[in-house]
Amino acid sequence: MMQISSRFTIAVHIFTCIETFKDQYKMTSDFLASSINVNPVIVRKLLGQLKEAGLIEVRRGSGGASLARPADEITLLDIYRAVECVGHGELFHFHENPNQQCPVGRNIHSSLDSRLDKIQSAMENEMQNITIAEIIDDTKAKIAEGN
Amino acid sequence: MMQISSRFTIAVHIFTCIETFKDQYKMTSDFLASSINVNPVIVRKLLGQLKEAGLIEVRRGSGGASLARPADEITLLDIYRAVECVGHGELFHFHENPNQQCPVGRNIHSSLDSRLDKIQSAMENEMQNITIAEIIDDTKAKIAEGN
DNA sequence: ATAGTTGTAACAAACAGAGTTACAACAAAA
DNA sequence: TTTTGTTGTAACTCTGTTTGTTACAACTAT
Repeated sequence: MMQISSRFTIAVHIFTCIETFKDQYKMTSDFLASSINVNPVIVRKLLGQLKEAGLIEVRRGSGGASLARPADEITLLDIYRAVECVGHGELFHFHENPNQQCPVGRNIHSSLDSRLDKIQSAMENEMQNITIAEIIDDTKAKIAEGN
Repeated sequence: MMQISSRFTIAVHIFTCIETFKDQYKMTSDFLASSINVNPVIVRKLLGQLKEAGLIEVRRGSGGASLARPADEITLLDIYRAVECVGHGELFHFHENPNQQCPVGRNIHSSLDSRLDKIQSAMENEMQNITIAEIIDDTKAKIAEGN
């Protein structure tokens, strides 16, 4: 039943809000939380991670968040890594202690690791090819159409 | 910290054992469990899922498991799906209730879904291109080299 | 019958995700 | 300088999943 944490889609939602509403409203954690429909503290934790990754700027005290660089220079991979949806950058959890006395047990790791890396890379390459600008533009277009 | 369950790598380990040792030993859940170094019940549950997916055959009573079709016709995607590492076939967990009153909240899903599908497909395509025959051959080669 | 095995239920422990309250630190405006 | 609104963060609960464990009925071949 394992899935990549909703922190990832929430983070994308945050970016989309910031760019869509930046000229109208101050992008506080309360505003974002109400659009996403989660607790403001969840948003503040994510803002902290996105800020630490250098993707956004957050103004303490006065409040509000904004992008640290143009939306077409921020990819889904940047966000994915920033919010640490996967531990140690390893997508697959390898069983820890295969029996080293068994010929298969002591070789399975080196036989499998390179393939798991390839799978993970395929996924991350695809993420790197998608910028949040695309998603923001898409959303703005839908809003302009009256949706 | 989220990672794909070790059930997946354990399942690959199972296949590798079965094909490597099939002429020497009976592949019981106890044998497999000792190579993997987990409880035999874990193995039996996985064997049940792999059997239900039509990938292996398990002999009740007399004991032992074997492949249901040639190793080069079983892909990592087959195994991945069989052991249900991801819920509902959805890799990403979308936040459930974005605010429908917010223009971004009510459009984010349709803007993001197609991209998430592309990412998941990239990963699954890569999995489909890797057969367990590759991993088994690799492991056998390492054993033959004295590892 | 017996012995060895699978299938499965029932449970416990450890951990992670998600949500909540509370409050100190901070910055701008009154 | 006080007030107000906000961020940053600690501490906690709740819930669900993974993983591990014991126990035993169902089954098959010897």
